[in-house]
Amino acid sequence: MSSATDGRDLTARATIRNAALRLFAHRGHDTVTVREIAAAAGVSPALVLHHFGSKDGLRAAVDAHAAESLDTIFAELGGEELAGMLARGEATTSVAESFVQVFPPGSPLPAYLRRLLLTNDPAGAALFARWYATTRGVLEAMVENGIAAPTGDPAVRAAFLLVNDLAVILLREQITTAIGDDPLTPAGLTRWTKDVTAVYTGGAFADPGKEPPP
Amino acid sequence: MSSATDGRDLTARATIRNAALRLFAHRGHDTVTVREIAAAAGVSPALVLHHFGSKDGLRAAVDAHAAESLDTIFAELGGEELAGMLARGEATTSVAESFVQVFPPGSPLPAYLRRLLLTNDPAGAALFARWYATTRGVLEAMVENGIAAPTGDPAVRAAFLLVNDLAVILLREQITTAIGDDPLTPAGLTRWTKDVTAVYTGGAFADPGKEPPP
DNA sequence: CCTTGCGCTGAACACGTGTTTAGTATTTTG
DNA sequence: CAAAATACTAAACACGTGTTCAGCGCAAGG
Repeated sequence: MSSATDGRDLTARATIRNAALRLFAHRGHDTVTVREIAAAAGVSPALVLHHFGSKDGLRAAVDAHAAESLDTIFAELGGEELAGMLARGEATTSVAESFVQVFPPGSPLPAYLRRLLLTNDPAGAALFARWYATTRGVLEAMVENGIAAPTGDPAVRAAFLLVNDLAVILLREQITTAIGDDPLTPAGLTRWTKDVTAVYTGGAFADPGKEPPP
Repeated sequence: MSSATDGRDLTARATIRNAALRLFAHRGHDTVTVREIAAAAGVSPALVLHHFGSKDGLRAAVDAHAAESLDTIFAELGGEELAGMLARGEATTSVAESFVQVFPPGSPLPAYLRRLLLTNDPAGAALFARWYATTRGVLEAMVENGIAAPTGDPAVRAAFLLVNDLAVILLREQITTAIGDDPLTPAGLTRWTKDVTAVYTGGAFADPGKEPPP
């Protein structure tokens, strides 16, 4: 019915859904009003309810649509081709890298992902659970291939790496003002990845039995 | 006027502020109503406005109070004693560790920090800016003392480490269901820290010129 | 004493919200 | 072509919201 990236689907229903996605992403579900969504979509407020039943129905539809789009990122990362890529050293990218490659610059999906993960609704929880399972699988494969170092606590390691990656999306704006580059643009991403890769491959601290920094 | 942990301050004004903090933290500023706050504090709705002028005034007061409490964590981490601790190898703890040590188990402050960082209001931005400056300073000192490895991009490295730490608070619930332990409890924290320290000191991946995992 | 100020309340007000209803174009269908 | 379903709208409704207002009880101070 609708592709992941939603090429040109100018039916009113899709227009409303897209407008709601953008508004929800940037301002939150509760502060956005049905009248605002209707105005942004160029339709009457009543039509919004006519198509989605209620505001909650619209929210559910937007959640489902966003989750579907976001899952395409992990679909290819967790696919069959992955093992081969790992073996060849082509390596999989991070979630942030996938975002830059897959979605256009002004896409509201990063911001919407933020909202999905923060408001602990089922949609966000399910998304995280799927991605976590994928991450664990990939890490296990990498350990078997000798690309990743084994660990005594694979659950924590997978969560740590996934969560670090998501932090780039969750704190995108703060990172941008801190380092002067948006990490979700090609320029900022390469700069970010360079230093992150250094830490992930060689570490950052001396081992004298002591801890990470503040 | 009020200590970080706010011992026993049973004036009605403080009671209202604490009730609002707890409700705001768990449900968001917009979904919580003045009448709910009043009920939770055991007062009339009108008294809330009498003390804080408006709901936005209350929100500002709660923001200021929370920021003050949260800053105590970084105050000691960035203090003068830090350099000595670093030299002695006692090392500073992470933000998550400080949370566990400083705040009681049921404290709403982690959840409120989440809200502060997500809604891009000035309060959250200022908080992040201060913490980022502290992190950069600490890292610089650690590099000078040979505890941390130097990097060509200190801005990115500091942001990376700070953001990873904050991710534990932002995604606390998802991490809890993923690994089966709340990382903001002593038990979960030690488990978390163990593997994280391993990555930060020795890395997790082979260096063949390739990237982090998904 | 009383009277001034303060903490505090119940009831009301103005307004924006999600939603409904009745009705009109427009397209689809038999 | 006629009829039924669908896309869509304007106007209104019921309700919850933040906020205001007039007044109560009570301690402080002259």
